[in-house]
Amino acid sequence: MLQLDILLNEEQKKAVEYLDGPLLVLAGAGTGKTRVITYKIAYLVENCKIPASKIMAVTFTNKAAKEMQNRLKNLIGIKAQPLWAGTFHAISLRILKNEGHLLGLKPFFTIIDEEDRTSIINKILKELNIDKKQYPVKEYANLISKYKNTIDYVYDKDPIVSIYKFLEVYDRYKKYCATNNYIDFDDMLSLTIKLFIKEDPILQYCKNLFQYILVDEYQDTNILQFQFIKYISNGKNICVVGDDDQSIYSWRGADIKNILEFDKYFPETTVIKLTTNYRSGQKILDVANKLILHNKFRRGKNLKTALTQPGKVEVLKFENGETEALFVVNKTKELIANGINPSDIAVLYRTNAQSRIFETYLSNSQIPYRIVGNISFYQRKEIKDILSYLKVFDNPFDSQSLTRALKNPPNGIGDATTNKIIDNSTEKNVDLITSIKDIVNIVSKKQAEALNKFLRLMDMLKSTTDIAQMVHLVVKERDYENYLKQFDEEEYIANKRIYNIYELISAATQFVENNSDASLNDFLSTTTLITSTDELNDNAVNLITVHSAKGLEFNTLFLVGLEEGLFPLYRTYSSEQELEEERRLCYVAITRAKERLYIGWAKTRLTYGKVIENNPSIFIKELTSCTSTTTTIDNNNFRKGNYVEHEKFGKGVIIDINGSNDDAKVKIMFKNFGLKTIIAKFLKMI
DNA sequence: CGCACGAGAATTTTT
DNA sequence: TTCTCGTGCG
Repeated sequence: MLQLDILLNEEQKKAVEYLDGPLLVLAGAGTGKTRVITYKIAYLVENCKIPASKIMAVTFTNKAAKEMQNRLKNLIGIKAQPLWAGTFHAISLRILKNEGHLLGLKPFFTIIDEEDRTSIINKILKELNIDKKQYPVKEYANLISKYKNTIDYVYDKDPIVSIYKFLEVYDRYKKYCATNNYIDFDDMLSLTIKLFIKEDPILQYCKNLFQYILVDEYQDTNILQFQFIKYISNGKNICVVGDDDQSIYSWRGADIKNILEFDKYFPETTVIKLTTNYRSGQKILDVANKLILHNKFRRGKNLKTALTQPGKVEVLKFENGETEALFVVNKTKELIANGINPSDIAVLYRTNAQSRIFETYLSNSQIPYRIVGNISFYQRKEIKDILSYLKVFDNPFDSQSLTRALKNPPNGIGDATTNKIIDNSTEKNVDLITSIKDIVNIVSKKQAEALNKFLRLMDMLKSTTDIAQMVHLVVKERDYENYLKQFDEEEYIANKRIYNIYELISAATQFVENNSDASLNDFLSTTTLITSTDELNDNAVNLITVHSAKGLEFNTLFLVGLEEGLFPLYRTYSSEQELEEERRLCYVAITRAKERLYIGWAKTRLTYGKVIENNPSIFIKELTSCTSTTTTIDNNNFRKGNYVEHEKFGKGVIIDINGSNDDAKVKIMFKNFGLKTIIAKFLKMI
């Protein structure tokens, strides 16, 4: 039995123990949300004797699911294993894999990612002679995705979309997916709901199976996700946890109404608020509270810290983007010198593009950094190349993967030959491998040789069921390592890619170890679902967008680029709702900080190679009280060890500084001109 | 078929 | 500024 009294505070304990009906836990940032969910599951298993196999815990990311599993294992051991933990997508997929045949899905379907989807739509636009400049691919892709996340879609009603030839495009896309045996990201969820609607026995089975349902980050669920839980819960056995002030995904279809009006859909709902914060100093919370007070669409709450240290908030005005980066680097150096771990420091920005300047400055100063949630491991070219072979092998109707596999590494096969194969396969209604066998006889000798080689590889893959072995086989047979060595301009890039391939092999090995009865198809779908690298917590400064910082916390936080037009972004001015979402986003950012929070904005910034003038973000005014001040950081805030550039003398490193500001005398060791003393205003930071 | 070059666009956020 | 896409040549 769990001793909840010593492990949880009053509010948390109440949330864990409440089982008499639908429960909405409004958990502010840092109030122990994850703790409540984990303990609630442990409580259900240990105290209420509900087997973990009958509990569904929905998380926002795969990583969060994994973390929850680990924590739970520590609490209740092996009994935690059979828990259904994962994102809506992952859980739906599991259901679809078992029951998808009822919707006409072949068992070895392939999940396509954004890149595949774009390339398919691109093809279709070409076929239909639609001008891409006038009607961008992205627009069609977004609209298809939006449609698939509506009730209309699950009830097979036609989309109501006014864009040029949308129906034709959609229709062809649908057919393309059918012939290639594809489902896309959105299908995982919407097809599962279709299944619930069409196949009552399945729905009943699931309803029975899940005795308790928990949903984390509930503020970011969309309409279909709400439908999903409505279908499988019996209206009682459900607990959702979230924070309306942290809803930041409406652009992806998340509906804040889900959390604001939860009790309307589930009338018996009990609401428990968690407002005791264990993360941030009170000064930081004050700023956050003050900011979010400007939002109208919210339930309303005020966070109070349980910590004794008040923390520190500074608002800083910079001359330009470079000064901002320079400040961050210098401060970071100082903190690291004082014993703070680089991994406890984070730079948060609104758009990905802002990361570059920090990368440059940090690496110039030899401070280790990592970019969180950038390109996922499985999105990398070398990984996609290798996997494309396995994908065709697994699903011989997958023409996207075939195209990629035949082209990479280059071996004399291009679009012309590939299209022959695909067309022939459609015509004769045979799979692509069979089609290659036909085509071999009608192409030139060079092409035929390459195709035969490909066929032999496909044959060889049959010799093993070990996924790691398969990857190894592809790499070896295609001489992929040498290809990388030859074609990457820089050696270290090639080496990195080769290293990634070894990583893939070990990922495959690990997957098989953890899922002994899993198939190649299971492995491939898992790789498509994983989005950001679960890099080990190597000791590096974190560069991260505010969106992907959700759920994380850092001792010291630099929130940068708080300028009108950047944060909030220009396009959000038009509607009150969108501006409120930007404000929530800013709130999320602030509440990541534990001890020190630096909020910065730059008067000018280089955008597309042009200098742009800026005004401070409205949020700065909103979060600043009359007492706090903005510090202006001077342009030439040089420190020893900084790298600088001089018009005549080129690049060098600062050895010593005398005086301050623009007229300081700076001693520099230039790369090509040796030691010189220069007035600061003639130097540029690099 | 595959590469090289030049024009032109491009920045929200991601399961 | 940096990347993507299309064109044209070998």
